[in-house]
Formats: sequence, C-alpha cells, structure tokens
Amino acid sequence: MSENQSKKINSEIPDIEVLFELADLFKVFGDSTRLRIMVTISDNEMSVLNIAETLNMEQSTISHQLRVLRQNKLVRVRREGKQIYYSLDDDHVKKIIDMGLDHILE
Amino acid sequence: MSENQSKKINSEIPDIEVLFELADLFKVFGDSTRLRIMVTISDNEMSVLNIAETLNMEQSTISHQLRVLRQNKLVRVRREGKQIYYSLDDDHVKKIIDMGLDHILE
DNA sequence: TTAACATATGAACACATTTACATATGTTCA
DNA sequence: TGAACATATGTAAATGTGTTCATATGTTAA
Repeated sequence: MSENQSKKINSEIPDIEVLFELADLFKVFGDSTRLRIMVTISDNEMSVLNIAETLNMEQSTISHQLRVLRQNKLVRVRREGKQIYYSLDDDHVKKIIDMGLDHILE
Repeated sequence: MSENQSKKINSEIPDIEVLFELADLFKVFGDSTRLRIMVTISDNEMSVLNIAETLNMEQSTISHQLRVLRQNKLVRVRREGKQIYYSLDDDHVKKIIDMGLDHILE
C-alpha cells in the first residue's frame, strides 16, 4: 500500500482529549490582538513596548497576551538588559497562520 | 501576475482587516464541540441527529454549532427527505486541523 | 542604595460564547 | 389534511475572554 496510506495517517480519528487540546491551540490563534502580535514579531524579535507602540495598544494588554502565547509555546523570549525581546517560536506557527490565510484569500 | 507573485502573497504582512477575518476563522476551530463535529463528519456525511447521538449531545446544540460551521463555509449541506446531511466542505479544512494536530503531537 | 525605566500581574468590568429548554419550521406519509 | 419526525431558532443562564487601571517585580546606572 502506497503513498495513499501514508497520507491516511492524519485521517485517523483523534481521541477526545486531543481534540480539547487542539481547540485550546486554535483558541490562541482566534484573537486578532494575538494574531497581530505574532505577525508583527514574525520577521524579527521585538520588545514589549515596541510591540505595544507598533499596534498602538496598552503595554499591559500586550503583556497579558504575550503570556498566553508564552504558555502555549508559540513565542520565544530573550532578555537583554531591561527589555525583553519576543519572537515566534518556530516555522510551525507561521505555517498555521499561512494555511488559514490560504483559506480566506482563495 | 506571475506565479512568483502568487506565492509571495503569504509572506507579506497581511493588513489588519485580513487578520480580523483570520481570527474569526480560527475562532471557529477553537471550540471542541465544533472540532468534534468536523472530525466526525470528515470521513462521511452524517445527519444532525446522527452527529448528536455520536457525540452524546443535544440536537439543538449540534444544530447551533452546525450553523456556525455553515456560515463559515466549512461544511456542505445536503437534504434527503426529512434528514439533512452534513459533510466537510473541502480538504482545506482537514489540512488546517491536521496542521494543528502536528503542532500538538510533536 | 535610589531613581528611572521595562515588563508582569491582580482585580474588575464589559462583552462574547456555549449550552439547554421550549418551540417553530419544514418534510414525509398515511 | 394531520400525525410523526428531523432540523432550526429564540431566549436565558452560566461561563469564559479581553481590556484597562493600578501596582508589583525586576533591571540598570548613577
């Protein structure tokens, strides 16, 4: 059995706990502020204040949302002096966003 | 418009309205009941009652969520007599789910 | 150490979302 | 037509989420 079957792997029915986890993951992507943060830092890392200024939002709002992204391992953190720089965790994140964009822009 | 350009679309920074739309799309995936419905009907179409029984939830709950999926064009609808059969709209939907699963299961 | 700055966090409010119950709408068949 | 069934919808309650304000924590440099 052919390539056909290797494509089948993902079509097995995931059990319910996995689906709960998956819903939680998509929930994180389902907020425009968090999406904007992710897109903003996708090219290069940025400090919290820098992100807040770029998006024209409160520093605390950004900080709260960065925590959500951190908890879900979607961003990387690096301290340099007083500032803390955030960047996207991996290409996976970008891929998920791009896949969604594909759906919308088609 | 060259192929080059069409591939580039996704790596440009999407403007804010698109990100709002994108957030709305992910919001739909960010609920376990809707995810379970999508996974349940991903192999073959199912009637509303059948879905409700499979997931052991109220018929009205399923119906409400199916409307959300319908409004977001994620499911296809087919009437046959008294029953209405739902199925996933396209492979795109499955891909988005699989991509999320990849992130979780790695 | 203290002042100045960057980030994180707690609490509260406003708003959105999910679900269940009751009921309406739509379809078939006698 | 009316009874029986399948699906959709309105409403209300419970729960969850995002944002702001005030303040705490942590870092640097004088």
